[in-house]
Parts: sequence; structure tokens; C-alpha cells
Amino acid sequence: MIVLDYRDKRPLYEQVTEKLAHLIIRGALAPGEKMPSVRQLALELSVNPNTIQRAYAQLEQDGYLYSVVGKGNFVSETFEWKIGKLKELKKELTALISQAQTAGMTKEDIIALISDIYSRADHKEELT
Amino acid sequence: MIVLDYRDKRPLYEQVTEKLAHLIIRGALAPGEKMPSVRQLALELSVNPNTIQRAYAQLEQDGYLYSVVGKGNFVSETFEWKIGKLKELKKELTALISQAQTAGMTKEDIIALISDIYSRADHKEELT
DNA sequence: TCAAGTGTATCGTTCGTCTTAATACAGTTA
DNA sequence: TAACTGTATTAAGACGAACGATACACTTGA
Repeated sequence: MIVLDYRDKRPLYEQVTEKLAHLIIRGALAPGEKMPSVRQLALELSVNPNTIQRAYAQLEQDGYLYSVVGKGNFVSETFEWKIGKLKELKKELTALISQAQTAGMTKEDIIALISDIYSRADHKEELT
Repeated sequence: MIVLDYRDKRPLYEQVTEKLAHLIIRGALAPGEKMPSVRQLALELSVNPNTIQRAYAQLEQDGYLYSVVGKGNFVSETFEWKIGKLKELKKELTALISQAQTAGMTKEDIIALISDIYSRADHKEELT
């Protein structure tokens, strides 16, 4: 199901989080589906249950799944994590734009920058 | 000239960097002016010369000043650091907006967000 | 020329935080 | 109630950031 890379310098829980998130985003794990238990997945990956627990906690934080004590972890509906991701990005964008304006960028500067980025993206989309 | 706050959890070199940057931005240190030497400022602040050195290196990286071996550190022309800051912000903004659009935010969503941020900032400016 | 000033590079110690694990606690269900 | 779930606490180890001691390299003026 998942293979960990011990040459990867990132922590184990982060690798697990990322790979599970990918499976959910791609639809390999359907909404409502039951995730493997923390102990079971820990056994499969030869890792401490806490490591899986931390990955699951992060995925819950990001809206990808929800947990029920005594029952297990389950994949959330798609819109859940999309909303979560948007909120996160909005937060970061706000902070960055605040910096930008204190540094002297005008509103128009930023809008022009955004238009530029989006126009390039439109070209890419034509290829998909 | 500068007072360090040891209750502040941020590292000393970061405090020094920030406060010197403020002095430069506000014009208290004029372009072309000679900065105190690393050893001299280190003495004044009762801190290791390396700490000041690191602050100066950061300020040079950000375009606030330039150094000449054997002579000293000097405040850069204003446009130098403005350009540097803008480039940095543009880079971060580009990366973040790319993420935003892959996450489903539309161009209009982002522009609305920016307008919101700027309108709040305008209110603040009226008070200064 | 050389002493005294300047910036810079290297190295080691300390200290905090991050990561992971061991273990115990708590809820659910057949 | 046994066997499964998730969760909380604590400790140990690794790692990196911050700072300082020290030596190196360049410039200037007496």
C-alpha cells in the first residue's frame, strides 16, 4: 500500500501523511471508506503506532479524514478537504499580501502579478 | 542606539537585523552612511561579533547594505532594498497563487481577497 | 612597513526542538 | 469481557540552530 523511503530526510509521519493524502485526492480511497487502524498500518510499515497516529491527526486537521474513538478513521467527503485547503491558502495569502503592501507594492501591482500568473496557467490548461 | 530584549524568544541576530532594517527604512541611517563596525556594535550590545556579523550578512542579502573588506559596512541606496524585497515577495506570491489555483481558487476569488486586505489597510493609514 | 582598524571563515559547545518510541488510558462492539 | 478501536503522556535520541572563541584576510594611516 505504502512504501517508506528511509533515505528521505523528511520525518516518517510526514511521508505517511503525504502519501495517504495523495491516495485520497486521487480517489483511490473513497469518501466514507474505513482506513486501516493505526496499529495495523504501523505493523505493515514496521513503525510505531504513534507515527501513524500523528499522520492521521494531521490528515484530520486538513479535513481529509475524521476519526471515531473505538471505531476507526474514515475518509471525509471531497468538499471537506477542499475547503480546508482553501482556508489554509487564504491565510497564507493574507499574510504575504500584508507584507507586500508594507514593502511598497500597490494593489494594482499585485493584481497585475496575479493576472500574469493566471494567463500562463490558462495556456497550460489547454493541453490537459 | 539599539536595545536587545532577552525575553524575546527570537534569536539575537534576528532582533538586530530587524531593528537596523527599521532604522534604514525610516531613513535614520542615510544611504552611503557608514555602519558601526561589527566589533564596535558588538561591544555596545554586549554580544559576540559573530552575531552582528550575521545580522549584517542578512541585511546585505536583503539589499539594505553592502560591505567592503577592510573598510566597513555601508547603507545601500533606497532602491536597492526595495527591489530586493519586491523580488522576494513576487517569488513567494507566485508560488502561493499557483497552489491556490490548483486547489480550485479562481482568479476572482483571489482578487476579492486582495481588495479586502487593502481596504482594511487603507483604514489604518488614515490614522497615521 | 606595520600596527590597528576593518570584514570573513571555521570550529566547537550549548541548548532547544523535533521525531520516534514505550506505555498507559479510554471508548466500542460482538 | 475480550479484543478491537483511537488518544494522551512521557522519555530518549537525534538533529539543528544560535552563539562564542579564535584565526585569517584585507585596508589604511602614521
